Amino acid sequence: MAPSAPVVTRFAPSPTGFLHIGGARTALFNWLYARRFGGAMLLRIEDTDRERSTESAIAAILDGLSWLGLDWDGDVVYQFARAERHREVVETLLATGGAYRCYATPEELAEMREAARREGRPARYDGRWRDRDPSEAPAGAKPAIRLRAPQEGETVIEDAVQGRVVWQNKDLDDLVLLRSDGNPTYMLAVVVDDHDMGVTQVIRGDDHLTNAARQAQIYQALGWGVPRMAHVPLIHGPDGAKLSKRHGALGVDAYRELGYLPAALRNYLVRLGWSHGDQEMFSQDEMIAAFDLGQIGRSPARFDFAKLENLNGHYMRQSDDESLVEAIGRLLPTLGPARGLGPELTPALRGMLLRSMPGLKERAKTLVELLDSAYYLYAPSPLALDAKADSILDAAARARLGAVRALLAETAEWNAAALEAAIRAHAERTGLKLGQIAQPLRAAVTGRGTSPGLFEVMEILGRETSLARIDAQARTGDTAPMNAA
RNA sequence: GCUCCCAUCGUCUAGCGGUCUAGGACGUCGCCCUCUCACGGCGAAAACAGGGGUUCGAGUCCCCUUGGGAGCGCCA
Repeated sequence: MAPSAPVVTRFAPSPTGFLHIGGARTALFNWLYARRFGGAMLLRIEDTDRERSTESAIAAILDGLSWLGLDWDGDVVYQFARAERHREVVETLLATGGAYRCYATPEELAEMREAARREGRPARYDGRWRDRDPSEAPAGAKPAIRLRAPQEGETVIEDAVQGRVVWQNKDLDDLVLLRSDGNPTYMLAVVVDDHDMGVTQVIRGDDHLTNAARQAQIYQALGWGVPRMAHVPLIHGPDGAKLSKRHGALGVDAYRELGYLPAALRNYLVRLGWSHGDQEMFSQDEMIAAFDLGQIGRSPARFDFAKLENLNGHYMRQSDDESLVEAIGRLLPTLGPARGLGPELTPALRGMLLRSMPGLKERAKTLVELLDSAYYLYAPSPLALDAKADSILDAAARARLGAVRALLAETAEWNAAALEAAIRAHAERTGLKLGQIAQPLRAAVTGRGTSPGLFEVMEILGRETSLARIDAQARTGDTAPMNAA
C-alpha cells in the first residue's frame, strides 16, 4: 500500500560501536522504503549517552553506510545537540500536567523493583510522587520529571510488521522524561526528534517494540500524531541465539575485509526477513521497486555465512575483471602484508591479475579467496608446493615432467592454444591421459593441486617463468621438493 | 517473575481456507561436463513443533501446551 503523505524514514543508530549487521539491515530497509515511495531517509545519531558515544563509532557508522551504498537525505542530526529543545518540550508537559516532578531516590527505586520481583509483580515505578504536593519535596533535591501516563485503558500500536499490538495501561508505569541532572532520556528524545524531523514511518528492530507503547503515550500527552511503526525481528546467530561477535555481529567493515562485495551483502540482507515470492537475486533497482513492509516476516532469521558466500560468488562472477582488480587493490593494505605483498598492486601484478581474472573469478567466493587463488602470480621464488601439489609430484610424475619440458621449450608460440595442442599431441603419442601430464604440470607451475585452466595459466606466467618452475620440479634426485615455509 | 512478539526442509523463505501427494534458494549427497577446482546441467534426501477446536475442507482461522526471542534503567 502506498502511503498518502510523502514518506520520511530515519535510521537512528547510537554511536557506541561499529555498524553491525542488524543495524545495516535496518538502514537498508529504511533506505529502500524511502526510495520506493519517493521519500527521504534521514540519519540521526543518538549520542545522548555521553559516556559511551565516540567519534570513531560515528565515523565507522557513516563509512559503513557509504560502503553499503546507502545514502541519507539532508544533514546528519545529532541528538545531543537538541537537548535544549527536549527540555523545552518537558516544560510544556509540566505546564499542562502531562508530567510531574519525582523525588524518589535511586535506592527507593531499586527497593521497589526488588519488592515487585519478589512478589511476582511487574517491576514498575509505583507513582509515589504522581499526586504528591510539591511542598513535600525534600529541600535541595533535584527531581526527575516523569510522564503522567494513563492508568486505565489500553495503548495500541498498529504495526506494519507485527500487526495490532495491545498493552494494558496498568502494566505501563510513569517513565522518566528528564533525568535529575536535567538531561533528556532516550524515550523523550526519540519522540521529540521523530516529530520535529517529520518522520512518518519508523522502521527499527523489534527490541524497540515495547518502547513503542511508551513512546505512543508521550505522543498522546503532547497531542502529536504517532508515526506509523514497523518493528523488524532481530537477526540471530547460526545457533539461534543472539548474534555474538563470534558469528555475525561484526561491523560492516569486517565484512569488507572478509572480501564481500557491497552488492552481495545488500542482496543477502534484503532477503533476510523479507521476501518477494521466489525471487532470490535483486539488483538495486529491483529491490527498490519490490520492497514493502507487508512482506517482512515476523520471526527472527538466522545469519548464514554459506548463503552469503554463494551470493558473493555470484556477484563476483558477474563483476567485470577491472573492478575486481580494483577491489583487490583496495583491500591490499590489510591483506597484502600477510601475503608478502605491499599495500599497492605493482603494474606487473595488476596486468597479470587482469588477464587471469576470467579464470580466477569463476572459482572464488570472496575477494580474499580470489587473491589467494592467484598465489602463483605473485609467489616468490622458489615456488612453495602445498600438500596436494607435493603428493601429485611423485617420482613418476617428475619423470613425465622431464619429457614434457623439452617439448614445451620447442613450441614456437607461447600461448594457451599452442601449448594445449602440444601437450595433447604428446599425450596421444605416449598413450597417457591428459590429466597425467596436466596435473604434474599444474603442480609444478602453480604449486597447487587446483588452478584455473593450466594452459591459460602458463600463457600468462610466460615461457621463462613456466619453464623455470617446471625445471625446479622435473629434476629428481639432487633437488628436493620445496615445501611451504 | 511480569509484559509483548514469534513458530513451514539444517538455513533463508513461498504459501495469505480448497490449485499442497507443500514450491524456490543456500547447504548436503549422487550423476554428467572435464587437465584440477570451480561454473554449468540433471537428479535425490530434507519441513507444516504437539494437542484441541472452527469449517464440507486447515500449513493457512481460534485456544492451550511446548520451544525460541525481546523488553521490564534517571542506557540507547
